[in-house]
Amino acid sequence: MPLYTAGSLKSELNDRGWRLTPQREVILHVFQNLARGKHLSAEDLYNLLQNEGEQISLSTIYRTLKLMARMGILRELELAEGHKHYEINQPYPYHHHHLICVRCNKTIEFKNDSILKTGTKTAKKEGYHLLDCQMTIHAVCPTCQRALLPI
Amino acid sequence: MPLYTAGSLKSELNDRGWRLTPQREVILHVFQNLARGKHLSAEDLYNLLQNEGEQISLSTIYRTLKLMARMGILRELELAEGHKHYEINQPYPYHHHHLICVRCNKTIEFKNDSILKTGTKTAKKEGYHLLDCQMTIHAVCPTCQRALLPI
DNA sequence: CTGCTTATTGCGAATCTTATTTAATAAGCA
DNA sequence: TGCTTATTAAATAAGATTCGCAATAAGCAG
Repeated sequence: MPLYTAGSLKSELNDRGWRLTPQREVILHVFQNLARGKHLSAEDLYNLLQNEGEQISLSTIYRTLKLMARMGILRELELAEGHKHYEINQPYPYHHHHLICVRCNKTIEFKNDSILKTGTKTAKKEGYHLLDCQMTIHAVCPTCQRALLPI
Repeated sequence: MPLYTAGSLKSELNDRGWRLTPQREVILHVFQNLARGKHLSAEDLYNLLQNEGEQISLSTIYRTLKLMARMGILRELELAEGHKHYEINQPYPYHHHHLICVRCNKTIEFKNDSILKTGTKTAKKEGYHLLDCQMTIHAVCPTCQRALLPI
């Protein structure tokens, strides 16, 4: 899980016959400058770019997010909102995980070094090239436990 | 993560003012009798029931799957197909996790006792009531590493 | 630097999954 | 046994993501 610059992104793309476009560069830049713990949906990213005066189509955003997740640059998070979120994929010691309330969708980040170790070991054992490893805990938060009415 | 019978499901539902319907009973039964390691999408379950002559609408299936996941009866898995899969939520020592190839979507199940312990501890520390904890590894399988062409 | 090949973009339409609305039904309780 | 209201089926809608295609432009060869 290396950290990318525009240059290293370009060479990794070109090595595979792909191209570095201004759109891809801009999107990488957004994620690299995102506050720690923040993650964006495709729609979020689209709006954010609109507000900055950057005109990138939703199609391109979806394509780029998927591409970068498959390259290991971004992590694809399945939180509780019904659509995917993305964040930059950083190695130890920034690597973290999510605790989600299934009722109110509140999400807490937590760290645990042994998880990444387990992921690395498991992938290696099977001959897989590791891109990302996530632990997701589904639970009911204290507030929703007390308000025991809704689903 | 207790194991449910139709009876215990009924009392847990009734305690909250909800009802045990034949549809819910049938769906629980399907998951309880599923071979270990098998998981179903809403569509899968719908087709399976159709073939058995059970007529349960897709709406009801979606509602029931979500309900049972929120009760902790089922695990909601986000594998690579673009839609959710469900399986019965079994405690140690049947608790397991998934290693997914992001290119061909091949999925391998693996076990690791310490993950469930970490999940339990983390949820407890935050005062959350644990329903499920999953580790998901995104990686590239040996076959797709060799065929280095597609995304 | 210039031109060529083809990956990539933007747009609109299509698709796929999931949620919602509504009238009819039936579970659970008194 | 009857009443209240949660639940169902069916149709419709909503939301997220993908696809097809023509126009554009990145990267390579000369």
